[in-house]
Amino acid sequence: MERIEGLTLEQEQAIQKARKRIIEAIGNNMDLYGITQSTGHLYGLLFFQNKPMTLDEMGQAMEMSKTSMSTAVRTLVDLKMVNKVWEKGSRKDLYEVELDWFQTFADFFSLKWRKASEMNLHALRKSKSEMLELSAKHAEDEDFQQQVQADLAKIDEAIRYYSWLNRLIETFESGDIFKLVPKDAPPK
Amino acid sequence: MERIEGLTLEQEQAIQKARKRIIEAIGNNMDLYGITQSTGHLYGLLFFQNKPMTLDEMGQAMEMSKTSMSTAVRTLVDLKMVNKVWEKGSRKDLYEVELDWFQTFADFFSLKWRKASEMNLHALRKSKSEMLELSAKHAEDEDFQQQVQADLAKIDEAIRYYSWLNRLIETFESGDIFKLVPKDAPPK
DNA sequence: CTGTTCGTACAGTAAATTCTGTACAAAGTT
DNA sequence: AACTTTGTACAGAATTTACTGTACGAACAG
Repeated sequence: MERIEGLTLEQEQAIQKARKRIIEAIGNNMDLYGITQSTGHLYGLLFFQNKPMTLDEMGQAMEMSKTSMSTAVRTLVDLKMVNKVWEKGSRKDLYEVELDWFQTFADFFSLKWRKASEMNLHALRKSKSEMLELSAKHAEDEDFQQQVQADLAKIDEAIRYYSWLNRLIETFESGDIFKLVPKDAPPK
Repeated sequence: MERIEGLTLEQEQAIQKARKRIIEAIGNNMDLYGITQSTGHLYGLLFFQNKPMTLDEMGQAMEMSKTSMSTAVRTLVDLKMVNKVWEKGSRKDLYEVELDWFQTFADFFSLKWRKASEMNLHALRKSKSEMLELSAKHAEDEDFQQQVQADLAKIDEAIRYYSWLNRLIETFESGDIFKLVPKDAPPK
């Protein structure tokens, strides 16, 4: 933790205590995003920084090597949770959190869930066409047909699900989700 | 992989090939649900089983120890991806996948994301009230006020986000999400 | 009551992941 | 040009996680 300018030690500690609770809550739940606890912790730290941070500053604050900071911050940038920013005069790379968490959430789904969804759909479609071919080829064989039809039914339902998931993700990407579920709760 | 009854070896292998592609696609993307690849693979295996399976059968099919099957299947049951079923006469526990993937998706969010959301909201609210107290206590100190107000603004925005996330998850739990994003794409 | 059979707790091992320090390429400074 | 500074690739160490085999309690059978 860095000292904050112009505050007494007592004030400083009171703020840090309140921050720490949040940073740790964030760090603990970041596994949902598939990132490690320490990377989550770094995210929390950056969240309360009111100016962009360098790798050296992160290393000092986290008491970890610069190498670790480099890899951790890269995963956060890849997930679009953290942005690299430019500041004239500085040769060092600077990073700050993306403060729009709605956007962060949408980007995450767009990136990860979309990718998984596409891959599964691809496999499902390919296997479906193989099964259909098999079904035609052995049209007479009852035992075989029964087996293939059972598999096909499951595959079709899975395709239906992933198609839906794709449409859901699309609402995240387009921002339409906020028309369906508004950012602010309507007054009851 | 188990033999399927009443089919020739050729038929058997053709089906298994088509299944394998899907099972592996599923296993590879299951990290999104925070489960290991091997647990994901087990899920894929169960998906194509047309009858409930015992731990011993799983172990044989996956070429893994029964202990591993026990723990793997437990995580799947905890996530409600797999159900324990009863069959009269059998002393062994039997398991089969939940075939309704829409439900599986909803349950997962309900379980994991809801939990994270609640924990973060709790931390945020507690720290917010602490900060408000601090702000009142040091009302004169300008440097301090500036710092606290900056933190409070971030906290409020985070609370706004998590409140939204809770409402989104609620639509999953209630099934209202399918009114907003229908299971089947409307004909264009 | 004495056998079995079944599932899982637990401890130890194997494997994978995370973290560190060194080394070096790229870019900037003098 | 030579000399710094900065970020990251890479290899090894440290830590964590996944997997296995043994052991044992619970439930059932005879």
